[in-house]
Amino acid sequence: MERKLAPGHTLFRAGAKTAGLYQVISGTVRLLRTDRSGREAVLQVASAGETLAEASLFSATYHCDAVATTAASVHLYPKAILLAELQRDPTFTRAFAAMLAHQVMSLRTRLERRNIRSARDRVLHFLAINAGVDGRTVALPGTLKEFAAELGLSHEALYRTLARLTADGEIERTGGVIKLTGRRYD
Amino acid sequence: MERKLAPGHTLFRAGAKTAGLYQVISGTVRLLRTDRSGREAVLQVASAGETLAEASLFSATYHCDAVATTAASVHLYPKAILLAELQRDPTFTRAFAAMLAHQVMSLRTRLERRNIRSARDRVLHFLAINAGVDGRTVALPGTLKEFAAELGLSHEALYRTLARLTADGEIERTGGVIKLTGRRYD
DNA sequence: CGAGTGATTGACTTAGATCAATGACCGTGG
DNA sequence: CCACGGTCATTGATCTAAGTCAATCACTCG
Repeated sequence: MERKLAPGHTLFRAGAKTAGLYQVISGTVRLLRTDRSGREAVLQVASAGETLAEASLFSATYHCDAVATTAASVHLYPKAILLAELQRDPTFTRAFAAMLAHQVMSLRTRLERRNIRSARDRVLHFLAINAGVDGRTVALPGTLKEFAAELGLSHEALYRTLARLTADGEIERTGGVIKLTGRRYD
Repeated sequence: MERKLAPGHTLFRAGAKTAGLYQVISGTVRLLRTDRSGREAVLQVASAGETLAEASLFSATYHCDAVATTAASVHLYPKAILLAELQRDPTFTRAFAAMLAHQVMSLRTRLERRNIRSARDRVLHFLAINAGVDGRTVALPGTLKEFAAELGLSHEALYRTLARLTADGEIERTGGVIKLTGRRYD
């Protein structure tokens, strides 16, 4: 069940009856809570591939607004069907719970990373955790700007940090791939 | 099933067979991944009440180490029992999935907050989202130092920010309670 | 009554944000 | 086929908010 959204268009509003689980196909949707004073607080920014408002599955009404930031399309997995499936099919249940558990783990790791003040250590934290099987190489997911956003750094700060790490011989860069090369890695 | 840990003691190691889900009763336990070079990267710091390594339920072995930071005690919910329960009892399943979904939501919100650079706006983001039913008052969970850590600020920065918000008439403080008082809230 | 911790404020420093400019690359429309 | 607008990658200069160090006061606990 697909739905197209124009930029600025609302997918759902706080108080509305929950329809189900959304997945963003393209564009980005943000979840906002608007307080009495009209100030908006962002709860989540969901981009292509990401899933939206899982908790609404277990609630009768939404507790925030969802608004398309850009033109976007979303896929709806209807609540009734999902919940019925959870009742019926233990395999599905297991997969669903596993998916949520992995999200929790990933989010906790990313949050933990934000507790690291230094840009250098933040980058190294990411690299250490996302190193491939060889424990040494990381393929960057998207652009460096996206990487900077993931790390919570300005892109300039990231460029400089990477440059310094390269100069210090800690890493080597080849296109979108970073290789850890400190003496400690031998 | 309770287990006591001396400070520095290991609860489990990467590669070991997964026993189940742990909940921290007292003290704090940290999850670490240690890379080839011996550098440690923290994945999670779990304090009293928090739950540990949910994703391990769906994996045969642990992918990180768990070490007690302080003296700690943990409760083990054995994997086999939990998984069997998930197969058998749809009500339990639903509750479990709902718990995970709420964690995901909460973590996403906290991560989103860390994208806010300004200490002032970070505090206001927290207050807006955690305001009680009246939309105006927030009871702080623990000490201000803990609050500062939650926000990713030094405690000094938090004190100053709160002082400034108070001076600006944006908030009022009464012990552990903060009340939003901007003109916008009337 | 000290020892330990939280709350608070002052002084100083710095890492990273911000503003700005440049070159490379890419798709696209004439 | 090429010029143009857009975005990414990169580097320089500058500024400032927040981190760090330090000191004080209030409390609590054994």
